[in-house]
Amino acid sequence: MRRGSVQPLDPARTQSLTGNAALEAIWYTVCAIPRGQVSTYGAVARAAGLPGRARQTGYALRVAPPSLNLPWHRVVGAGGRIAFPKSSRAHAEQARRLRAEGVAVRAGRVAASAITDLGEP
DNA sequence: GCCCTGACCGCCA
DNA sequence: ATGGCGGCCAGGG
Repeated sequence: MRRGSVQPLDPARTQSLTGNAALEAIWYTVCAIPRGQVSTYGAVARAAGLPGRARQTGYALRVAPPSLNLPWHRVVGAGGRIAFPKSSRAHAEQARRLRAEGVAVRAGRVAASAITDLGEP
C-alpha cells in the first residue's frame, strides 16, 4: 500500500461506501482540511497518494455521499480560485461558506495565505 | 475498446 | 489579467 500518510475513512463509515480506495483516500484528506483554511484539488490528490490526479479530486467530491458531510467548500483550484463558474449557484454557495469560516474571498479567489499545506509525502 | 466529458493544472501568447 | 492548448485520468455511453 503506497497511500502515503493517508489512512482509510472510519470503518464505521466505509462499510456502505463505494469500496474505491482512491475515492475514500480523497474524502479522508478533504476531511482533514482545518476549518478556516483551504487546499487545492491538486494538493488534495497528492496528499491522498494520487499525484497528478487533481481531476480525480473533483470527481470524488462530485460523487461524495452527502451523508459524509465533507467540507468540500475548502477545496479550490490552483492559485486559490473557486472552480465553479462565476455566475453559478455553487460558486456563490462556496464563497458564502468560506466567508462564514472567516476566509476572505475576492473576485472568486481566496488569499494564498489561507491555503494550507496538507503535508506532502 | 473508442470517444467525449470534466468541481484540474501549468505553460505560453 | 485573459484565453487557449495540451496533458492528465477516471467515468459513462
